[in-house]
Amino acid sequence: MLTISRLAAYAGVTVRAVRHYHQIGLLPEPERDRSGYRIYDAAAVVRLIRIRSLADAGVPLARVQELLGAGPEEFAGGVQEIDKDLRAEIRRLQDTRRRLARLAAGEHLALPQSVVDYLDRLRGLGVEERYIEMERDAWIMIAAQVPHRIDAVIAKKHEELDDPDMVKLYGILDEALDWPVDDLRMVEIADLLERLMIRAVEAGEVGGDDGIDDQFVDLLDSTMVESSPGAARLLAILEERGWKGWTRIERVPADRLDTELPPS
Amino acid sequence: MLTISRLAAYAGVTVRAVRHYHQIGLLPEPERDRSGYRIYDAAAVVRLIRIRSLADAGVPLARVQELLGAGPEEFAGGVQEIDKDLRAEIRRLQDTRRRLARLAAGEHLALPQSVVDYLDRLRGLGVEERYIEMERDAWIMIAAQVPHRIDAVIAKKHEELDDPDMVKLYGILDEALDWPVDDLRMVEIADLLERLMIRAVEAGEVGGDDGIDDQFVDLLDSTMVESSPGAARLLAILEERGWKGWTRIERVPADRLDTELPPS
DNA sequence: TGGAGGGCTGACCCAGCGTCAGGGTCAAGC
DNA sequence: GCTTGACCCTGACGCTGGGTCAGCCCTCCA
Repeated sequence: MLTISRLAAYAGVTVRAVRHYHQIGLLPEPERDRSGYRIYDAAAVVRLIRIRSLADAGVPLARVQELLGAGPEEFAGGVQEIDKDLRAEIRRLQDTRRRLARLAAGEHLALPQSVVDYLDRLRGLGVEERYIEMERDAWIMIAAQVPHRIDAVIAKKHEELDDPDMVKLYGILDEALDWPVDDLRMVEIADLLERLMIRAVEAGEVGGDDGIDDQFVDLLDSTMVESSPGAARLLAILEERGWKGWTRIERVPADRLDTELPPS
Repeated sequence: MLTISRLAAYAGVTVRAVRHYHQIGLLPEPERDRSGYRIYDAAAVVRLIRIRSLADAGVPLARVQELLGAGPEEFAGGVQEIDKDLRAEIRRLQDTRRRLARLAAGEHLALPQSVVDYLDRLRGLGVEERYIEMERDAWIMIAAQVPHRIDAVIAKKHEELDDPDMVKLYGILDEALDWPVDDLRMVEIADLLERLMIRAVEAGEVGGDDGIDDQFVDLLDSTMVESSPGAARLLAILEERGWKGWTRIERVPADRLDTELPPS
């Protein structure tokens, strides 16, 4: 009487969808005629239409079955739950749009505004773009590590930049990285750096817990070291003088300096 | 140095996601150590973080690659297009929510309000629930067939119910369907029906194009016939008197009555 | 008798991973 | 030297809701 394509047409769905519903047990498989064709009756049309009206209303197919067989209050409860899911999904998408808008506005990928401003300040000091990109990548990682504290960290960096020595350092550092490792000016830079560090230690600005794990600090440092031979040289000089690290600089106490040397 | 799980942790993704990005070419496969483990560097962390910030902003992974490599204006264009998609998706979901709310409000699955009202009127006339369910199923199918005209069709049905004979018919029909087929009262019902039909024909209410295809009418009729032996009997009596169908009743002209008999 | 227009099953495809299964590797403790 | 537990590897299936072949069968009409 009623073939699958007519059934599908009456209910406004595709033949493939009907077969899919059979497969997942949503619509019972009907009788077959002698050549194996499925033959339907009006009840199938009605059930199919009801399935569609639930599905069109956003009910996942997996839940359609229970809702079709449910009494009024179960039905209302189920519908409410589905509506909750829909609301959550909409909120998620709106959130996503907001993030996307921020992305479009600033084109600053993965960086909060404060960091972008900081990098702009470096640019304003005449620091080369190549070096700024290195800084930027490091900040991308740091911001991902401690997003809640990134603004505070950046604020501290801004304070550091109020020191003329720090400005001088940045102004010279990007060139210095390309100098030959035995360039004598490297020692001058190390002196400059050491002065800054000593002042920081005296101001009690060193040693606090910054919430960044040690391995991560190592990663940042090694990136720095690998970026150029000059950088490695600089760190080596400082290490001889009892300073360790770059991202998080620490004073190595004199007595530990010896014990940490590898046993020869 | 950097294993896959640490890389994933730094970027805030799962290990599986990282491998997935390798698979789809979004993140280049890094070197391996001698036991086949992937080893990453800081650049991978940065790239992964950028991938995630785009993906979190709703950019499909398939488009992340182009956007990462795009200049500012391509980037802006791409972002705008993605935002358009997001808006469309949100509208779709909100539409879905509206439909769901209507479903919840009336619990009338797949039926417009006009039909629900009509069924309520029948209920008010004392028609049995069992019969009303049959009607309802038929209306579900009709409403799916001609959704734009369902209200007009129902309005006509309401007019018919203003006729006391029609009320009488409905009041008795549901019981009648259970009577034995040779019950003499069946003929009375047929008389009643015929009177109504003649009046309808005289009022010119028969024969107009109702926009429902013939096969569909046959389906509705056969459902009616199969519902009970009484129904079949009733239709048979009327057919003898020159009336055809139920859903869409037609007068069969006397001269065609003979020619339509099967050649014996 | 052949072609058109159904119908049938089985299988792959989309996104973005989650989650086994069935291994190998590495560092630490006994 | 052996075990244990934590990682790592690849490969494959699963989810949603069907779309889209492919290859074959069935029926009807000219």
